[in-house]
Amino acid sequence: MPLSTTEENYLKAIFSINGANDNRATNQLIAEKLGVNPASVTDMLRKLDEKRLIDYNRADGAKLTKEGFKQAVKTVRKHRLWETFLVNNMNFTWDEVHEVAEQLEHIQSDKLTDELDKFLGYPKFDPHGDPIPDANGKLAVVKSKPLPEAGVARKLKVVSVTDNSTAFLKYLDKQGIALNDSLVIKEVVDFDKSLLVELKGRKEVFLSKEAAGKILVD
Amino acid sequence: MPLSTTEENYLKAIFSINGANDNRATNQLIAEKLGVNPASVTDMLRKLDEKRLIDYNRADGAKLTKEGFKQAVKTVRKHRLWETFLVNNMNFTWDEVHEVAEQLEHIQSDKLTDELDKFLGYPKFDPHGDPIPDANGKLAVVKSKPLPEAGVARKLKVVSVTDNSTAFLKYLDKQGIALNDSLVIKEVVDFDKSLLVELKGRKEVFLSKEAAGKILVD
DNA sequence: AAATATAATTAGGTAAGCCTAAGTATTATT
DNA sequence: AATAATACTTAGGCTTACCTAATTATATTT
Ligand SMILES: [Mn+2]
Ligand SMILES: [Mn+2]
Ligand SMILES: [Mn+2]
Ligand SMILES: [Mn+2]
Repeated sequence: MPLSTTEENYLKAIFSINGANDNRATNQLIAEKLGVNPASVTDMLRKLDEKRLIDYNRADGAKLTKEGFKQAVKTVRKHRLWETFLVNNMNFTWDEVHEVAEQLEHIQSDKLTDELDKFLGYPKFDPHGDPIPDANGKLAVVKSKPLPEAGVARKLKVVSVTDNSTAFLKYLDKQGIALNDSLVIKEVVDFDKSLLVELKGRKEVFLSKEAAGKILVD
Repeated sequence: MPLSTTEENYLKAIFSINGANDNRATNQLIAEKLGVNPASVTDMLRKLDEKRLIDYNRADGAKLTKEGFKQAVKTVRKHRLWETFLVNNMNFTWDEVHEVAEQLEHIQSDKLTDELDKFLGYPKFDPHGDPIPDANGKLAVVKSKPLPEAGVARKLKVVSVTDNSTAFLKYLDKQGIALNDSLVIKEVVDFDKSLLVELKGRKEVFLSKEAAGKILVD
């Protein structure tokens, strides 16, 4: 039986919380990410556990099973392919795509997904620098770290952003920061950890610790 | 407030039953078209009436209001644009698109709809020969009639089909009948009203009354 | 260890959209 | 006009996915 839109969203949320380091997906983090009440999360996690899409218990939180992982990756694949399509072919900007992709990711047609992938030329990354899983679920592992954790005076490259909100992405646009831009941290302001950054060897901009933390570099 | 997927489907069903001649959309016809129970239809028609998207009463059935009509046309526009996209760009055949378009038609983004329209080159007709409403809701009126109502020995053109099921469309493929093909009725078999038809001035095929009735010609 | 804060669960509800079975209108037939 | 057939509505329920408020379990402080 196909998963409901809601089930897919829960699996995707758990997937993104687990992340690369298998972080514990707690009831509360999931509730926050999906904008629902923790009590509702309890219900759904039980249901997903019963369907063997996750393993759930109070101590370890929710962990995707093999099948749950497969389903989550499939939804992520669709999300990122559609975002790429919207930017590449529908004249959307990177701050406009997320909401629509949240809808498009639930379209059920393997043929469409794979044809879209082909049409786009099998892209490896989406407009936010996130890797796109291929038809077998394989996705590129990119080594990167939040900007504040990178060293001063080293030449860095913007690899991706961890906040896809319009507000944040428009802010980056305004600062003149885009994917693949090169930058160098010139100075870390001591009392608030904000960064003075040189962009593409020219412009210098200040970034708050909060904003910088959402920019992944390599 | 945006309409639910279900509400959109009801409006679309009423739209297609009303058709060009304003046929009465009865409880039963709607139930049949949507594959639900007539009792469920009663509930929903009440709700749509309260929302002023239709006028409903037992005698006249359901009739779209101005607003309901606008919404229905919008959904139809999306459905037909997506079908065109699937055939033109995603290597779908005309018998494969309907199901997927049933999902895609509910994606809410005017920008996407209009960009898609532009991307496709503002197509006037979908893969089944149905007219695609433009951004203002205007749609081409095509004069056509069911093949059995056309005269014998007149040169006709296939304009559209009224059954979008895979089964029927594959049958047409097999018979070698496609949109815009020219044909001539050579003979009407008296006892079962089946037709002997000459295709593109060459091949001759037999069509049952039932099949022919689903082919619109001009 | 006790007290307090935080996290998760339970209990009881709601709304949308569907169902079946039974009842009431309406229309068609005799 | 009476009867039968067809169409529609009502009544009562179900499932999914939510909610709030109250309770219980687990961590964290003191
Ligand atoms: Mn996104
Ligand atoms: Mn993205
Ligand atoms: Mn269709
Ligand atoms: Mn069509």
